[in-house]
Amino acid sequence: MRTSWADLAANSAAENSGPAFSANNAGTGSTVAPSRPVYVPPHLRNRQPSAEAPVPAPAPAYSGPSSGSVGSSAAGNSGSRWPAPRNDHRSGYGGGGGRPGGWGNRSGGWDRGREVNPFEEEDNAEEAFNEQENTGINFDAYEDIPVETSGENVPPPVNTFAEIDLGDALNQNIRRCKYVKPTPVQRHAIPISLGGRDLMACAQTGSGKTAAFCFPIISGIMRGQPVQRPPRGVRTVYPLALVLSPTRELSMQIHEEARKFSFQTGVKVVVAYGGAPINQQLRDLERGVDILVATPGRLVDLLERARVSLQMIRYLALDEADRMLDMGFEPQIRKIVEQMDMPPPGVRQTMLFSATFPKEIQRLASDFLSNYIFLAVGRVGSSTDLIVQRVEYVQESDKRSHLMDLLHAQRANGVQGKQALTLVFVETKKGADSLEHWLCLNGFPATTIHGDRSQQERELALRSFKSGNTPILVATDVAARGLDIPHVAHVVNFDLPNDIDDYVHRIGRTGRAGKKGLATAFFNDNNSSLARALADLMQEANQEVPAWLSRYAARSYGGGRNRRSGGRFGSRDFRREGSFNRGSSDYYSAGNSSGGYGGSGGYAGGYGPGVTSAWD
DNA sequence: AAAAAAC
Repeated sequence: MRTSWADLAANSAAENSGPAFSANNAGTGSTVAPSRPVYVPPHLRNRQPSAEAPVPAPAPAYSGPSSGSVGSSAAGNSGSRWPAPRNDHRSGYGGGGGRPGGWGNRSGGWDRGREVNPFEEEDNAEEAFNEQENTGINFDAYEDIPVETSGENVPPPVNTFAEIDLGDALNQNIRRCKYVKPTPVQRHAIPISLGGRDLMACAQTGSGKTAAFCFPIISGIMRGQPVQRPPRGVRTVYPLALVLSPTRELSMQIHEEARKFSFQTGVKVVVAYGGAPINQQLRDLERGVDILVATPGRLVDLLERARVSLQMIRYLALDEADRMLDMGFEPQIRKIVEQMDMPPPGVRQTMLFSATFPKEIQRLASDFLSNYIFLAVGRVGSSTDLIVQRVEYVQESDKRSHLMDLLHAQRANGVQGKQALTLVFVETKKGADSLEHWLCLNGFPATTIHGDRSQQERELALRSFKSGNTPILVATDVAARGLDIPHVAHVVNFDLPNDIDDYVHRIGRTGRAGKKGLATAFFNDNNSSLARALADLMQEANQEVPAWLSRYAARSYGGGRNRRSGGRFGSRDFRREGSFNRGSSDYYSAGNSSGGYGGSGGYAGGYGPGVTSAWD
């Protein structure tokens, strides 16, 4: 918990990066030739220095985008056997030879065994909660989950990590994370990704999506053939995988997770996001990067400075993908993915993950994908039987006192009079500040996170909340998606969002990893456009729908952006909607209004009304 | 209309 990225960076700054990738000789004018950025594949990095590692096979080096063949596609599928633990000099898959050094092997390569152990921080943080039922994932909650896949030749799911052959080092880390067996989304998504296929995956909040895209990426990089990244100036780095997320804190979190998964695999993970000094991030990049986790703005900056090139990208993952492709983000994402030097779909491997996936966003997203598999993993009806959802009718003017009542009751029921962690969502940044102020005045220790606060303040607020120091966090939607905050007992929608998908993500901050949670929403006339969708959602989640809400729902306009189509799944592959698009070859006609999509007609998959989302 | 995301 203690270790911020800055601390980590400070630690590692002391290290010597090995010769492998230390491309730059300080002076700009200094000769480039001897220290060309020769890429040393991860499986060679932990060797004894004598192993003469970084001599890549001559031929397959970088042969343009077409060499981007994804990890397992070529040889990987046939015998997914790890290369023998000795170094041979064959090229291609297995060519690197040598499996990644075991736990004890801390020599050679660039890090020389000084890799910070990412597991230690966690263990300490957990103790603060002395909670016995806390470790691991409650898998019982994930039994009987319906799964829908579509696309050609879908690889079958696996039941255990053991049968996936991710490699020793990664398996060790999986054990250290106490992941006993894969969650449903992992069972399906990992074989798909290892099979080299593009993927659009919808899975409930808190169900392990991060690992689902990290494992195949790490494994693929480890087993991938050595490539030489083209020198384009010594200061440019060439990550092999790019993971984008919509908020800085989520990028930080993904980075922390990915660091655990890649511990002692030789795979290097770097994070870059705005609001923090860029210099440390640049230094981190110079020390080598295989997986870059980033927010879009900072990444564009790095690309424009030519400090990062996407030319060698083999894996692209968009977390909260529907968010990344909505109006606010889409141009930036398009720029990054389509207008820089990233290999095109079909060459790179692309994975999109979210708990929600509106149809029109699916349509947009298909631009970034090639012959992809659609995967929806969800409990019947809803994301979250684990979350008890309550809706209360509260006038604007009564919201504060109502919240106070909830907090008082909660404190009374709490263990040792301690306030359980409560996450309060509001609509605006100003509203967040003023509610925080009011709560503090009234004796409730609260803090706030929103986009008008400095990055330092944001991170401090989150830490303080996580630790229980400040058990009430008032947040805008910056905290709605992806953040994994253990022990959040209660999510309060003080102001309801306008979009039901945002509601799904917000309440998903509780009830994670199979644990139970509570979500309370304050509803009034201002939220009438959400009534129908909210009532439907709650009904599908087997929640008690107040009669007044049902009446509201019946009264309000049925359609609107928030209307989901029914069915077992929150979402379906948009390619399967409509009458004439069953085949896999013609789904691009989807954009054509004559094809049954996109018209103003009443199809569930249409543009305007009938927008559907996946959740859970 | 608001939120997020670079300097």
